[in-house]
Amino acid sequence: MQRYDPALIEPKWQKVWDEALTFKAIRSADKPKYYVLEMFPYPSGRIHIGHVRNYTMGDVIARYKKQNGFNVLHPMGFDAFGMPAENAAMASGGHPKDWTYSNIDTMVEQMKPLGFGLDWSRMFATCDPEYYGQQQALFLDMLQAGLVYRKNAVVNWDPVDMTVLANEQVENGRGWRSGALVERKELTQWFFKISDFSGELLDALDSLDDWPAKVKLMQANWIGRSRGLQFAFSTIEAPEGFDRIECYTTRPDTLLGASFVGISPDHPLARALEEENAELAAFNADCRRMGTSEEELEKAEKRGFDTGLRVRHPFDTAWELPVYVANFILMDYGTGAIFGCPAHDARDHEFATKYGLPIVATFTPLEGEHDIQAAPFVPMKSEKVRYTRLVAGEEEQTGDAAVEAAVAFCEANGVGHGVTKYRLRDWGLSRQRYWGCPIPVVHCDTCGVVPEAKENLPVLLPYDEGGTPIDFSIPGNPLDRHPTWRDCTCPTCGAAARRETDTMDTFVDSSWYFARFTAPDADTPTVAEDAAYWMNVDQYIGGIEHAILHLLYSRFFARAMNITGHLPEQCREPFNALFTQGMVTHAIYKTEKDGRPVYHYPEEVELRDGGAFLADGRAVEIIPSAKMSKSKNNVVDPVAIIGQYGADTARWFVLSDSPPERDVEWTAAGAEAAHRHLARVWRIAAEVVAADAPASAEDEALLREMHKAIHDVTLGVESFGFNAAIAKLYGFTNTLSKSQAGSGAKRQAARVLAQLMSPMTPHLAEELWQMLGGEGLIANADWPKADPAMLVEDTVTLPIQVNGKRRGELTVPKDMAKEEIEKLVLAHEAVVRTLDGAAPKKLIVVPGRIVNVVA
RNA sequence: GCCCAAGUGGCGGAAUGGUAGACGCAGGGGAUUCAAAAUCCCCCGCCGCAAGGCGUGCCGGUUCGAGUCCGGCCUUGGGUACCA
Repeated sequence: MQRYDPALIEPKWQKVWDEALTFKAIRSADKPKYYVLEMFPYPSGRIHIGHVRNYTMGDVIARYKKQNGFNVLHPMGFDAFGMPAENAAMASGGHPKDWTYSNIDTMVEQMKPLGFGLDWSRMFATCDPEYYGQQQALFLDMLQAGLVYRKNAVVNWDPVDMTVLANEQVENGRGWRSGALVERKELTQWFFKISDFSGELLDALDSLDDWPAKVKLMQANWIGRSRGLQFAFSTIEAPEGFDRIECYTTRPDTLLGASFVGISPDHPLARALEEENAELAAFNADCRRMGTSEEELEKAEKRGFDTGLRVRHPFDTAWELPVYVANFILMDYGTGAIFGCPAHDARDHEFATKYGLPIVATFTPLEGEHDIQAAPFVPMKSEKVRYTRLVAGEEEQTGDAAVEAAVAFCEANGVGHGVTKYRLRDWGLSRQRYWGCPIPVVHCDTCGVVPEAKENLPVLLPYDEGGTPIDFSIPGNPLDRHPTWRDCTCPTCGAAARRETDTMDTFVDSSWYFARFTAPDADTPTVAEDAAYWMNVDQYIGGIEHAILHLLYSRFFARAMNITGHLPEQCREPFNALFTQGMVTHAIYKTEKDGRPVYHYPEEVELRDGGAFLADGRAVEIIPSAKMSKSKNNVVDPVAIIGQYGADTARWFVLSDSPPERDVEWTAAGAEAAHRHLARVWRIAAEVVAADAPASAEDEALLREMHKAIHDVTLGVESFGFNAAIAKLYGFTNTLSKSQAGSGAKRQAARVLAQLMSPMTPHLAEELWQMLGGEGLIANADWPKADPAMLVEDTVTLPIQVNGKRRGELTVPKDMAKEEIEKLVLAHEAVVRTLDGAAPKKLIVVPGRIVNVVA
């Protein structure tokens, strides 16, 4: 008998699929379409086992849908612009373009042996001029539609390298290469008006029924709609033009607990005051040295500076409050000014305690005491409290009610007005970097900022500088210092002009690639017929790390593309269903030498007696389930795995051991077991083919199990329960292996087993299908249907609980009357023993499920 | 700091509010074999001789019944707007 040999069968079937154009997506009106997309990879150099898991999940769905009669689109591409390519060029010479395309070639070569049912003819990389040129066209249309504008914004500036740094390139306030203290620098930059869509992007989340609730919640919090009061404090003897300080607050009901006013170091008033106050200027300068990330700002120690300026309370002009500049107040949220109510806000409480400001409660708990000096009292807004310093409304009311009453009261008394604000800020897309899509505008001395003419697109990235390749060892933006690239003529007046040297944020590239896949070669961004047929993405799959930015930006882009005529109305929400998968992790093997950690490759470690040991017998510490990292030597290379076990084993294992939304730990033993199982299925199929047993009484039992397997596996695949589907397949394999049924029934069962496995292990399945006499390719065969009549059981086993603890069980006909069951239960030995003659307090019979006797 | 998740045997995990531990790994026992590999069969949460008791990160609550729902913590992971 032949052995299961993936090295032989996998290339064979890949060639067959390829030549038959099995997975080529062709528009066809007579079939329903299904668009499956996994978030495309960054071309980092080699594929990662995490990619294998991600694309295997998509492939299972794609193959399953194809077998269910859908016309499937399942494409692949590369998110190819971005910093790592420039970093590589800086670190080891070479050119970002060469590095990127060489990585793409390698990764495609590594992906193909995995046997994914992809339409490779649609592949593109976002750094292809054919792609980014269309992106520039989109940008121009958005500019014309009023969805893009310029304003000033701050960046991390490295004063030594004279370069803009990404947040991740700032380490403890210093540039990662130069070590210089990072400064904030204000630059004029391009922005997308995503904030125009705040309300719509928030409200439309409700329509996304097949998105994970957690992702919708994260997006909702990120957009952050709040209802509050915008009002002003009048100042006392402030500099010219600062008679009022505009404030926004979500807690106007606590205005009578106001203790101070805080303004951002970037607030115009703070800037005006620092002209006359060197100490304040120094404080502000210090604040501005902080990084630009929200995390850093929030984690920094809360510091304030008393400006000496005072304001009047809006309800009582005799009540004066001090004005502080505070480092935790953001200029770009609200008005850049707040009032502090230490009694009911943790941060304000900390601030007031630090600077000796009064802490005055405006409400107390309905029951019990609260020492407001010791800790702030911050109940849920939905909770009722008792107001002791009431602005408006009932004395006892919820925070929500009090806020509404306070807004109404303030409006009636001319103190500000109620407003709805969003936390979501406009999307800054300018990057002062080379390896990105050039922003297609021209700066002309007479005409100002002018869009490039569409016929001049794409604005190509220059490869060299007057014949010599660009030198990436010099920090800064090569486009900016290029001798000739910036020189152009103004599309409006024809005079000499300069190109914009900023490129686009790489999130722009990934915000519409899914639409481009529907017509990847078109000389417009999209083609109406193709977009109308293939869009939306029916199932999108990717990591939870993209829950907010990528997905929100894509939702915005779909709207922008609809407005600019590149997508139909029904594509404003481009992803019908979303699934977020977990990572593949691997144990780290660690020893120590001279107090420093030493990480060992799995090959160097022997696992025995529940521990891990080196060849010289030394024990190794095992850190389980760690994120794979080159520096920890715990990366699993898919190429090696395929070489050792074949693609089907890798695909089977990454799906089998954990639910797809959770992390899965790669273990050599698990992969070994997966491989053993596939070999076993092969053996069983071969035995079934060779056998010649007559029909038997066992046939029906086997076929019943077969229909149950069809039912359970179908449900598993439909609901992303791949691990559960695989557990059922293990069970069904065991049943088939032990069954004494006749050869006819066994052959039928084995064919169904091959079909149920085919989305996960497509090569093995094709081979078994052929062995068992299946017609055509299993990839094209119809998915089996479970016969409902074969799923019905006629008896049911009920567990008997006494006081909620299991004490026995009872097998009864499925439709036995409740009264009959009660009689049997009360006669049950365990129940009689416990009740000891007493009558039960309660008897709960849940038909078909359980019985509980309350003694 | 803030937002969102996750936490169940030695390990990965299963379980519409209804028998906690499916399935797999590791481990133990047996069959087969001259022997081994491969394969096949059985056992396998903890304590206890047993009866039984205890068990889903911790503390409390709702319920006839909680891994599942509610409140409060702890730990780990993701995001935090220039990593992708």
